[in-house]
Amino acid sequence: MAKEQNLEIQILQAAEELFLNNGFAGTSTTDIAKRVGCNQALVHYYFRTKENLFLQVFMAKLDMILKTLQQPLLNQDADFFDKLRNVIGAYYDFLANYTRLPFFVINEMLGNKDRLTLVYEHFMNNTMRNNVFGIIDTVVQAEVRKHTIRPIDTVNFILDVVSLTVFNFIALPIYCDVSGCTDDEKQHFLKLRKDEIITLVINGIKNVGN
Amino acid sequence: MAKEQNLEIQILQAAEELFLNNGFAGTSTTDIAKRVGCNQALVHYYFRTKENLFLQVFMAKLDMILKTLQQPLLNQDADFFDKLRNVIGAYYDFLANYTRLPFFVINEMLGNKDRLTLVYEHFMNNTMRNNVFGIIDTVVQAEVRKHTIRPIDTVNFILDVVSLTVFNFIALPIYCDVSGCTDDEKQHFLKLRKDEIITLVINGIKNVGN
DNA sequence: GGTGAGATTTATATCTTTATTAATCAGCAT
DNA sequence: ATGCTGATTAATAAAGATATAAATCTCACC
Repeated sequence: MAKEQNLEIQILQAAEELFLNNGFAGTSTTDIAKRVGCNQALVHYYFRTKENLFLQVFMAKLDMILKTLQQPLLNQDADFFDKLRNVIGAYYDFLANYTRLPFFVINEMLGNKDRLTLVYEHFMNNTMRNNVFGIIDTVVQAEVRKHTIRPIDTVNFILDVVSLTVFNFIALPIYCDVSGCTDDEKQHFLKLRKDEIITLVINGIKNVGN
Repeated sequence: MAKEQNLEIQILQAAEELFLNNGFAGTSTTDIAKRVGCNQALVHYYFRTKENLFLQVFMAKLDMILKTLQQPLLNQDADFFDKLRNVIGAYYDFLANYTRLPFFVINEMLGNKDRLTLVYEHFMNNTMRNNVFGIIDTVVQAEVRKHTIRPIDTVNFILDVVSLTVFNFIALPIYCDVSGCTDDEKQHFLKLRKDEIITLVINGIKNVGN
């Protein structure tokens, strides 16, 4: 009604917020319209189906994740441990701004083969084109050969980092909801974890016999 | 119909399977009945509401998790690192038999304050009664004082272990679905990760200056 | 064999959701 | 003013979901 702002965009934003918080099944186009303050039919007018709308939100978020992962990795010639610190830090800071994102992505991929396939192809196009895995592998195994870090499979290495980083943001909202913690406490928690994760990974892969 | 087995139990089992795979919102009482092969009204006859049925499944699973976490922790007087190895191993093996459980629990707690509160109280009754956190705290900080491990906050320590262990089983089904891996490969993956996680944690908290 | 209790099904009311269609509205071009 | 176009709403069809009530079935027990 009031031309406050393009309703198509408002719908997209409302959808993003609701989908992120309540998932696909837990969000109805009626909810979305209600939040925007427009008619429910308008949601379908712009996006035709709920799945369309969802995919638009979903893929956009996925892109953000991938871009953030790659960026600090590609253009760096710092020492290995510094690079590691930077990558973990960058990824961590990104997720801190999108607390519910990791969970959302995982949630909506599980139990939906079609979406999973979509994501997988997207991911492969992205990482393969830039050869992200190859880069990590090269760097990591070089360090292994230099004996600065213990022998470790690159897949394991990546999973270690991702597990620690991502899981944090799955646990965080639960912790916050339960303890009703303030924004300050939340920030404190995040900072605490960030440093610990970096320390744990670096100590955990360093070659003790070095 | 055929008195193959108590239908109430069959319904509970079917509900468990469907809820675990598709979540609360993604499962209908009709689905559950269909899987059992009985009438949809029977589901309500036994459990009255879908939420009731869900909570029964949910709390039972939660109990399993808590019990498994506490058991190897309480009665052990091995050396700290061995104990750690055992606890991680036990938890890990348990989760390997309930691959979708961690995700399910997290999924259904987020965005549902009531359930979250329920779980929180349950958890507190359980851990507080047995003072699980206190035990871990005592043990960990004793090691810190002995300088066998670096100074580390107990909360951080627990989160490290839980992150690495749990996230693995969130990633596993995705990995399997995508790569269509065989059961053997799945087992291989699990074994690979188990050893790595234990190594990473132990190296990661060991006092290097020791 | 009849009866009563619990198990199971049929039928249905009510609600919600997605999606479509037709109607209305607003503004711009002529 | 008229009419056109895109934006928006009203109305509603169709499908699916939860839940309940009543009917039927089963079978142990007398």
